[in-house]
Amino acid sequence: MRIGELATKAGVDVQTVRYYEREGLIDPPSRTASGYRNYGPAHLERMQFIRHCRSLDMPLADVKRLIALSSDKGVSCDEVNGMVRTHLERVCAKRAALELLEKQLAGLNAQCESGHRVADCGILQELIHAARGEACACHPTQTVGMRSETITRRH
Amino acid sequence: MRIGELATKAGVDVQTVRYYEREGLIDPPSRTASGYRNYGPAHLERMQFIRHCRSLDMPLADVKRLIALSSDKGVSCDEVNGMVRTHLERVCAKRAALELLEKQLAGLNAQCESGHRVADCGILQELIHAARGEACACHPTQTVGMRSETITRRH
DNA sequence: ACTTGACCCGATAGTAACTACAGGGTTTGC
DNA sequence: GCAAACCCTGTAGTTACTATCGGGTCAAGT
Repeated sequence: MRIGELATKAGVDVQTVRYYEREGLIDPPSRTASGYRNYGPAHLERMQFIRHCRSLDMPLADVKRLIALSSDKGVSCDEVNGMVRTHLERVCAKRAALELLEKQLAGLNAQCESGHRVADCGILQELIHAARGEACACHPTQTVGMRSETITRRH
Repeated sequence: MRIGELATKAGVDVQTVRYYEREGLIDPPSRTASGYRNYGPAHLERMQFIRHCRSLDMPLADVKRLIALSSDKGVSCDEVNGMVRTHLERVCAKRAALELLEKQLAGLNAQCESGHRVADCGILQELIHAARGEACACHPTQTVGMRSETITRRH
């Protein structure tokens, strides 16, 4: 099949397939006489594996390593296990940070009612006030963020 | 004060201060004869405001808009309110997605016990199997990720 | 006066995982 | 024989920084 069909079946953009090839996540396919890429079912399976891992928000570097490990059947499975656990810890930490954040934002949102002027906007007051209170900069603030991307399927 | 002092007081890197200036989040300060930047207390306050917003994981574009709005006291506060609410919704959606993700990863982690070979690793089996089951690609998978950065203070 | 180290300057490139062009060639159906 | 839909490579953009380069400046000590 050609790249467009593979992309549709895997639920990704054509560019993404080429990107995965550049990054060494899928094998370069054979080409037609005119240079078009020609994929087989194994490529689709690989794409689906990658997308499933990405839907679990795993970094591509981890996915690449998983692919390498899975082709080397004799090797111990500890590394696979470790990678999943590490990833789980990252996700867990981030979720906790976001829970806190959500509370703070909900509190902020409650400061402001519709219709009044910026001059006496509760949110801005609060933001400015809180920023002043934090002046010392010697206590680390919570960590939010994990370098992840939005991952959605298209039809 | 010079850039290093401002950066330390605001708890950021010197580069970050220059970056904020380039992006128009802080006013370009005056310069010494030799070209060094010279900051006043207003700059520090601005930096703290920005960092506080960032600790709430707001995009810099939103922060920039907040700064613009807050200097225009007569304007209605609805936009401020709307920005915070939108951001809260993003955070809430992401937190929910991460909760699901955490469950899935925990389940995956339970598939594998230490010491055996990749050939019969439960995690890999499960990942490959799940990927196959997802073949249709016509139902959007959960959305995780929001384009956010790790934000931590240094000492 | 000289040196050393800490500080500063601008410019550029790198990060993750894509997405979006630009400027071309190919295939397919009518 | 033509247009639409597909494909190609290469490059640049996204976010919020961080890192490095090659240089200039400043303060203290010798």
